[in-house]
Amino acid sequence: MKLKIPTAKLERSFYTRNVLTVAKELLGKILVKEDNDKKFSGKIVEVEAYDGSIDEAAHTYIGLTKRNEIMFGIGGFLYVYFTYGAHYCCNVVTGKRGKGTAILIRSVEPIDGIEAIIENRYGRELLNEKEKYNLTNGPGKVCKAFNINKKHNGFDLTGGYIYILKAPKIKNKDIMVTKRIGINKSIDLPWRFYIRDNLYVSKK
DNA sequence: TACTAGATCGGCT
DNA sequence: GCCGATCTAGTAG
Repeated sequence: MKLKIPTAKLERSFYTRNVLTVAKELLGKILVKEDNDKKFSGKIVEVEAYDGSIDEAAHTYIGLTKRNEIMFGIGGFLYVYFTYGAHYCCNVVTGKRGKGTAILIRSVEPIDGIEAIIENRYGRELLNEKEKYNLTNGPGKVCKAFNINKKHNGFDLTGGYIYILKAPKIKNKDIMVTKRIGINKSIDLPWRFYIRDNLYVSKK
Protein backbone atom coordinates (compact mmCIF):
# COMPACT_ATOMS: atom_id res chain seq x y z
CA MET A 1 0.00 0.00 0.00
CA LYS A 2 1.30 3.42 -1.00
CA LEU A 3 1.23 6.21 1.54
CA LYS A 4 -0.46 9.41 0.50
CA ILE A 5 2.10 12.20 0.57
CA PRO A 6 1.04 15.87 0.74
CA THR A 7 2.47 18.14 -1.91
CA ALA A 8 2.20 21.75 -0.71
CA LYS A 9 5.35 23.56 0.44
CA LEU A 10 5.37 25.40 3.73
CA GLU A 11 5.27 29.13 3.00
CA ARG A 12 7.22 32.02 4.51
CA SER A 13 4.61 32.76 7.18
CA PHE A 14 5.15 29.30 8.70
CA TYR A 15 8.80 30.05 9.37
CA THR A 16 8.64 33.65 10.58
CA ARG A 17 6.94 32.75 13.87
CA ASN A 18 8.49 31.99 17.26
CA VAL A 19 11.28 29.43 17.08
CA LEU A 20 9.79 27.09 19.72
CA THR A 21 6.41 27.07 18.01
CA VAL A 22 7.97 26.31 14.65
CA ALA A 23 10.22 23.63 16.14
CA LYS A 24 7.26 21.64 17.47
CA GLU A 25 5.31 22.08 14.24
CA LEU A 26 8.24 20.97 12.09
CA LEU A 27 7.88 17.49 13.55
CA GLY A 28 6.11 15.26 11.05
CA LYS A 29 6.78 17.60 8.10
CA ILE A 30 8.63 16.31 5.03
CA LEU A 31 12.10 17.58 4.14
CA VAL A 32 12.73 17.28 0.39
CA LYS A 33 15.86 17.77 -1.72
CA GLU A 34 15.71 17.38 -5.48
CA ASP A 35 19.02 16.71 -7.15
CA ASN A 36 19.44 16.42 -10.92
CA ASP A 37 18.49 12.80 -11.16
CA LYS A 38 17.55 11.91 -7.60
CA LYS A 39 14.99 13.00 -5.07
CA PHE A 40 15.54 12.68 -1.34
CA SER A 41 12.78 13.05 1.21
CA GLY A 42 12.23 12.22 4.83
CA LYS A 43 9.87 12.92 7.70
CA ILE A 44 11.35 15.23 10.34
CA VAL A 45 11.25 13.32 13.63
CA GLU A 46 13.73 15.18 15.89
CA VAL A 47 14.72 18.86 16.17
CA GLU A 48 16.40 21.33 18.53
CA ALA A 49 15.71 25.07 18.87
CA TYR A 50 18.45 27.71 19.17
CA ASP A 51 17.81 31.35 20.14
CA GLY A 52 20.77 33.72 20.24
CA SER A 53 18.97 36.29 22.41
CA ILE A 54 19.07 34.10 25.54
CA ASP A 55 20.84 30.89 24.55
CA GLU A 56 24.61 30.70 24.93
CA ALA A 57 24.78 27.57 22.78
CA ALA A 58 23.35 29.35 19.74
CA HIS A 59 25.81 30.49 17.10
CA THR A 60 24.10 33.90 17.08
CA TYR A 61 24.65 34.52 20.80
CA ILE A 62 27.92 36.35 20.06
CA GLY A 63 26.34 38.77 17.60
CA LEU A 64 26.57 39.05 13.84
CA THR A 65 29.51 37.35 12.13
CA LYS A 66 30.23 36.12 8.63
CA ARG A 67 29.29 32.56 9.56
CA ASN A 68 25.96 33.25 11.27
CA GLU A 69 24.58 35.96 8.99
CA ILE A 70 22.05 33.57 7.43
CA MET A 71 20.71 32.72 10.87
CA PHE A 72 20.18 36.45 11.50
CA GLY A 73 18.12 36.73 8.33
CA ILE A 74 14.38 36.17 7.86
CA GLY A 75 12.87 32.73 8.53
CA GLY A 76 12.55 30.08 5.84
CA PHE A 77 16.18 29.86 4.80
CA LEU A 78 18.64 27.02 5.31
CA TYR A 79 21.61 27.55 7.66
CA VAL A 80 24.29 24.92 7.10
CA TYR A 81 27.48 24.90 9.14
CA PHE A 82 30.54 22.69 9.29
CA THR A 83 31.74 21.27 12.58
CA TYR A 84 34.34 18.97 14.19
CA GLY A 85 36.35 19.11 10.99
CA ALA A 86 34.09 16.47 9.54
CA HIS A 87 30.36 17.11 9.58
CA TYR A 88 27.71 19.47 8.24
CA CYS A 89 24.59 20.32 10.23
CA CYS A 90 21.39 21.59 8.69
CA ASN A 91 19.16 24.25 10.30
CA VAL A 92 15.91 25.97 9.43
CA VAL A 93 16.05 29.71 10.16
CA THR A 94 12.97 31.09 11.92
CA GLY A 95 11.52 34.45 12.94
CA LYS A 96 11.90 37.93 11.53
CA ARG A 97 15.14 39.42 10.24
CA GLY A 98 17.57 40.07 13.09
CA LYS A 99 16.18 37.45 15.49
CA GLY A 100 19.02 34.97 15.19
CA THR A 101 16.86 31.90 15.78
CA ALA A 102 17.02 28.55 14.02
CA ILE A 103 16.09 24.90 14.34
CA LEU A 104 18.61 22.09 14.00
CA ILE A 105 17.22 19.11 12.12
CA ARG A 106 18.58 16.20 14.14
CA SER A 107 16.82 13.21 12.61
CA VAL A 108 14.53 12.27 9.75
CA GLU A 109 12.76 9.08 8.73
CA PRO A 110 13.74 8.32 5.12
CA ILE A 111 10.92 8.21 2.53
CA ASP A 112 12.27 8.76 -1.00
CA GLY A 113 15.74 8.08 -2.37
CA ILE A 114 16.58 5.42 0.16
CA GLU A 115 18.96 3.62 -2.20
CA ALA A 116 20.94 6.84 -2.72
CA ILE A 117 20.86 7.58 0.99
CA ILE A 118 22.39 4.19 1.73
CA GLU A 119 25.05 4.86 -0.90
CA ASN A 120 25.84 8.32 0.52
CA ARG A 121 26.10 7.02 4.07
CA TYR A 122 27.86 3.68 3.67
CA GLY A 123 28.99 3.39 0.05
CA ARG A 124 27.77 -0.21 0.08
CA GLU A 125 24.71 -2.33 0.70
CA LEU A 126 23.14 -2.46 4.14
CA LEU A 127 24.60 -5.27 6.24
CA ASN A 128 21.72 -5.62 8.67
CA GLU A 129 18.37 -4.27 9.80
CA LYS A 130 19.97 -2.11 12.46
CA GLU A 131 21.83 -0.01 9.88
CA LYS A 132 18.51 1.03 8.40
CA TYR A 133 17.66 2.96 11.55
CA ASN A 134 21.14 4.40 11.62
CA LEU A 135 20.95 6.15 8.25
CA THR A 136 19.60 9.55 9.32
CA ASN A 137 19.39 9.57 13.15
CA GLY A 138 21.73 12.48 13.84
CA PRO A 139 22.38 15.94 12.35
CA GLY A 140 25.64 14.97 10.67
CA LYS A 141 24.07 11.81 9.29
CA VAL A 142 21.09 13.66 7.79
CA CYS A 143 23.42 15.97 5.86
CA LYS A 144 25.59 13.10 4.68
CA ALA A 145 22.54 11.09 3.64
CA PHE A 146 20.93 13.95 1.67
CA ASN A 147 24.29 15.27 0.47
CA ILE A 148 23.73 18.67 2.08
CA ASN A 149 26.86 20.77 2.43
CA LYS A 150 28.34 24.25 2.56
CA LYS A 151 26.98 25.25 -0.83
CA HIS A 152 23.42 24.88 0.45
CA ASN A 153 23.95 27.47 3.18
CA GLY A 154 21.54 30.37 2.64
CA PHE A 155 19.16 28.41 0.41
CA ASP A 156 15.56 29.67 0.32
CA LEU A 157 13.24 26.84 1.40
CA THR A 158 10.19 28.55 -0.11
CA GLY A 159 11.61 28.71 -3.60
CA GLY A 160 13.91 26.05 -4.88
CA TYR A 161 14.79 22.42 -4.92
CA ILE A 162 15.18 22.08 -1.15
CA TYR A 163 11.89 22.61 0.64
CA ILE A 164 9.61 21.29 3.36
CA LEU A 165 6.14 19.89 2.68
CA LYS A 166 3.06 20.48 4.78
CA ALA A 167 1.78 17.57 6.86
CA PRO A 168 -0.64 17.18 9.76
CA LYS A 169 0.51 18.52 13.13
CA ILE A 170 1.84 15.95 15.57
CA LYS A 171 -0.37 15.84 18.66
CA ASN A 172 1.09 17.38 21.80
CA LYS A 173 0.93 14.09 23.66
CA ASP A 174 3.15 12.52 21.01
CA ILE A 175 5.83 15.21 21.25
CA MET A 176 8.65 14.45 23.68
CA VAL A 177 10.52 17.42 25.19
CA THR A 178 14.06 17.09 26.58
CA LYS A 179 17.31 18.96 27.06
CA ARG A 180 19.49 19.36 24.01
CA ILE A 181 22.31 17.02 23.08
CA GLY A 182 26.02 17.60 22.50
CA ILE A 183 26.34 21.13 23.90
CA ASN A 184 28.16 22.58 26.92
CA LYS A 185 26.34 25.89 27.42
CA SER A 186 22.71 26.61 28.32
CA ILE A 187 22.41 22.88 28.78
CA ASP A 188 19.19 22.97 30.83
CA LEU A 189 16.93 24.56 28.23
CA PRO A 190 14.24 21.98 27.29
CA TRP A 191 14.43 22.75 23.60
CA ARG A 192 14.82 19.33 22.01
CA PHE A 193 11.64 17.88 20.52
CA TYR A 194 11.03 14.49 19.00
CA ILE A 195 8.18 12.21 17.98
CA ARG A 196 7.32 9.67 20.67
CA ASP A 197 8.17 6.03 19.86
CA ASN A 198 9.71 6.88 16.50
CA LEU A 199 12.52 4.47 15.61
CA TYR A 200 14.60 7.06 13.77
CA VAL A 201 15.33 9.53 16.58
CA SER A 202 18.97 9.75 17.70
CA LYS A 203 18.34 9.01 21.38
CA LYS A 204 15.28 8.15 23.45
C1' DT B 1 26.29 -2.00 26.81
C1' DA B 2 29.47 2.04 28.17
C1' DC B 3 33.01 4.70 27.82
C1' DT B 4 37.07 6.84 25.30
C1' DA B 5 39.78 8.72 21.83
C1' DG B 6 40.77 10.24 17.22
C1' DA B 7 39.58 12.46 13.04
C1' DT B 8 40.04 17.07 11.05
C1' DC B 9 39.10 22.11 9.81
C1' DG B 10 37.02 26.63 10.11
C1' DG B 11 35.55 30.29 13.16
C1' DC B 12 36.68 33.20 16.68
C1' DT B 13 39.74 35.08 20.63
C1' DG C 1 45.76 28.37 19.68
C1' DC C 2 41.40 26.41 21.22
C1' DC C 3 37.16 24.30 20.72
C1' DG C 4 32.99 22.66 18.59
C1' DA C 5 24.77 22.00 17.85
C1' DT C 6 29.33 14.85 15.58
C1' DC C 7 30.41 10.16 14.23
C1' DT C 8 32.88 5.91 14.31
C1' DA C 9 35.86 2.39 15.77
C1' DG C 10 38.02 0.53 19.48
C1' DT C 11 38.47 -1.45 24.15
C1' DA C 12 36.86 -2.90 28.52
C1' DG C 13 33.33 -5.03 31.40
